[in-house]
Amino acid sequence: MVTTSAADRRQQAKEEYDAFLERCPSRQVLEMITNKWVCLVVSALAPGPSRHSDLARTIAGVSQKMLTQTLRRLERDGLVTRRVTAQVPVRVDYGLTPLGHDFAAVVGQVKRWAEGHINEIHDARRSYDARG
Amino acid sequence: MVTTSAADRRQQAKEEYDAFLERCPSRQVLEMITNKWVCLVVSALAPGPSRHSDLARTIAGVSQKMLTQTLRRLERDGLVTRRVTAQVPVRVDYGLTPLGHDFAAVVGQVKRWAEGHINEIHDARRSYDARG
DNA sequence: CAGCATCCGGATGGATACTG
DNA sequence: CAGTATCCATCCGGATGCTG
Repeated sequence: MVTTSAADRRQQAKEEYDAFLERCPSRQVLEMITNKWVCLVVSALAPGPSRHSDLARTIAGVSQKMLTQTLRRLERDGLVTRRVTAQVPVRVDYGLTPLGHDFAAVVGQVKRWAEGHINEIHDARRSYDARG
Repeated sequence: MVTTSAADRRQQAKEEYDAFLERCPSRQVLEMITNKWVCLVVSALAPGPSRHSDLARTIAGVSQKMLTQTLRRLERDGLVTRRVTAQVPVRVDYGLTPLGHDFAAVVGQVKRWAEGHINEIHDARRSYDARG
């Protein structure tokens, strides 16, 4: 096999693509914003700090697993603070860092846009589905 | 089995949750923004209309399947227009509707935030990983 | 060129049980 | 209460081949 197969070229293209993604600055943040739970957790924390169980209740539908996973991730990225109070049942409070509040503002803008245009989208869907 | 099992209750809770999601206005838009390809396609179309193959090249890494799927979805939601020109190889042009441009602006804000804060996030990650 | 159908591997995420 | 570990169903998305 001397020839470079199409598969090889595709593989190479993929690697270049991945490498490009690694380098691309906005890539990691795209990963953040394109995550349902990240958006919801940040929104839930925007008004003020909250405990693990509070969050679980506020964000109805989130599993305990995903909540913890998301909080860890946000903590690592410097958007969320985690404060442990040593008590008999341990108490853990989560809050937003300044950077986190900044991000919450962005998410809030998306949310506001959503609420302002959801009707147009619904109309578009209905007429699209009506036509087939 | 007269008793309502835990599984039943869980199932019911899930349905209520789903119903809640259905009703929630910002829910569908959250689905939109939390989609990588939606964001990228809208961004790619922001400067002006583009053909299918052009998009495929611009958004390096997108598969043909996901590109078509995403375009259909956006068309249905009234963010994208699809204009077919009858030629020998058919020509199809995609563009943003006013609503689509509006959405592109929101995505652009996210993008700008990303570029402005990616360094802070990287720093946070490094110090987090250093500590363990 | 634009698009559809199919197959399939891997990631996502929910359920459950157990620890401190 | 907060968190970890495990199992497992589902779905996303890529690869491929075919149509007009």
